[in-house]
Amino acid sequence: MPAELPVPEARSLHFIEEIVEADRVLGKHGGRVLTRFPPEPNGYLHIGHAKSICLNFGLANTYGGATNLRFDDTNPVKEDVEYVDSIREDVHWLGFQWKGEHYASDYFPFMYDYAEHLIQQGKAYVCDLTEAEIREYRGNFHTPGKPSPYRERSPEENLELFRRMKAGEFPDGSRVLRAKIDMQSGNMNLRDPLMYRIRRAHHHRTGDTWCIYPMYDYAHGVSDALETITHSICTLEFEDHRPLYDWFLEQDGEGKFFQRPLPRQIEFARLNLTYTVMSKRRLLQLVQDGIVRGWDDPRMPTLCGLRRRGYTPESIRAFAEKVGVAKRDMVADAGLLEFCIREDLEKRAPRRMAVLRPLKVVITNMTEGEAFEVEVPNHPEDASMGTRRLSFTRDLFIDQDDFREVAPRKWFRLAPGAEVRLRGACLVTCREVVKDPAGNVVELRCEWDPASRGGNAPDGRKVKGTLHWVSATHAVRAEVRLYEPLFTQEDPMGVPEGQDWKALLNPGSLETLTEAWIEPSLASAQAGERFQFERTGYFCVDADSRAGAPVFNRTVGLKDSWSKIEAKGC
RNA sequence: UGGGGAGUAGCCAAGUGGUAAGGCAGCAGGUUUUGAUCCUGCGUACCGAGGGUUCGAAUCCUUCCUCCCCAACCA
Repeated sequence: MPAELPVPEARSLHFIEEIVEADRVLGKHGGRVLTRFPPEPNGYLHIGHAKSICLNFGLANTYGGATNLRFDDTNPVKEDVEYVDSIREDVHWLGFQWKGEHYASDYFPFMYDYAEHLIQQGKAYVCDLTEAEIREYRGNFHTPGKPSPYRERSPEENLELFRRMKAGEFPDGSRVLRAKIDMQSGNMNLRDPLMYRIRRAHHHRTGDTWCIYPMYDYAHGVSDALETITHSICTLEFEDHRPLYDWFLEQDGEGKFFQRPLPRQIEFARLNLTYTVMSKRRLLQLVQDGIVRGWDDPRMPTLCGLRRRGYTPESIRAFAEKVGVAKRDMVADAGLLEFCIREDLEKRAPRRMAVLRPLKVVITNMTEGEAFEVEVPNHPEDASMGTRRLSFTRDLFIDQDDFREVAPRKWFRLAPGAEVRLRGACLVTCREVVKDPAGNVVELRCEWDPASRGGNAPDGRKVKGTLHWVSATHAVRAEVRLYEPLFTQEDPMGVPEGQDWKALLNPGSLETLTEAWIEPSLASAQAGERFQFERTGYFCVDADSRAGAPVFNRTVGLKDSWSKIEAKGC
């Protein structure tokens, strides 16, 4: 029937797409595809979630389906609306529109009814064991569990007890509802897992309506089935929960509760990134310990952090596409993420000039106050981005990195006696180096070639080096924040036993430059605007910017082959 | 020592019995008023290891090894 299956462009299918296509060929779900992204609103989304979001929405997109956003809010003590809002914002920012917005808590009444059904079928029972006793009765990997003494209570008694649990007649933690499955199972999840616990906590949506709350394993599959999700995608650690996922839904023998076919859980490998941590617990620690400034610190792998850093949604989607989908535990190279943002910004970021660490240059054959204008393209390969005019004056700033008193081999930049091009302006030759009493180079006195206006000498002589510059009389001072990885080791979690993972923190992950000079047009840039500062990298205006006090974040540097050459040559 | 997964180049990842795609990284060139971009070329990957089946195996069988997950009233 499905004559033509849409195939993702120029790429082989990953295993989940193959499953979806096989289902479509069989006509399962009538060819329908409905996925869901089910975050628990207890933290901020990070790049790992982005992989899952792209997978779920991407699948729906390529097969003409849809994706629901569902908040998995079954544990009121951990969850909060603050997170609901940030999650909605982040998913939208990534570029996705969900079909239904749901909350597991919306299904609490239904879940309660279905639980009664399980009780009536003799598939669930109220257990009075304490938390410690339950753990003890459950056994461990080596010894099978033993049945709870309450396991054989009659459906009538269970029903009455469960109703009284719901009615608030018992104290928190005094009883639970358990599924009656198999205490001998090698799969610990099947040793009569908990379905409900008593917990008098205020829920961000249901308030104080309930004092019993369902557990993940019970709530998740039921929620999926209610929404008629076709493919329920989750990460590898839920693999051995799948029999439980299926079990709960299959107890609806006559099909009174759920539409068939039932959803299918499929697991894939979560994303890990080198030089960072991804778990909510770790990220929270970084925030709480003040190691970063907050969840949106540009060094954080959170979506709000990446956004503030200057990453585009497109680059993150491209990254998710490039890392692939499979079942092997994987650690993606942080360099791939950098590649993705450079690839995107290379095309769309207007070029500007900014001097990060200023070194004063005086053009000796110009007079103070003398100036001429030059027209500089905003993108070397995209004329549609236009040009801008810059004033060239006697006093300039160039970057300290672009001058060496003794030039190493293959040095194309400025050095005593050397000639370089100042981008878009002219050729200059360094005639004199001025030092302070301590011997630091504080000023360069250069001579410009008036015949080279625009950047080329009429005699055709070749000048290898081109430097960015800024007019000292027109430039605006700015703060620039440079970022390096948060950790010094690829796998911060791979610390030796007993050692603190925080010992691997990179003390130089943030460097703040307070005396950068930017070309005037940059002073009015709005927070979030992105530029390429020629020769130094891609930058984004930070939200901390104020009128007259712009702040830029370096999203990522440009590839730097000179540093490699120098490293090899010396 | 129980259950569930996974092992293909530094990092990802195709491949589903016919003789190892692609991307990132790296290396070497070329172009270039960003040492950027762009373009070109470059990897015997003993396909975790050993046996076996087969004319032929990364793909099938078998034994073994390694790594990851599971013993929250977390998700």
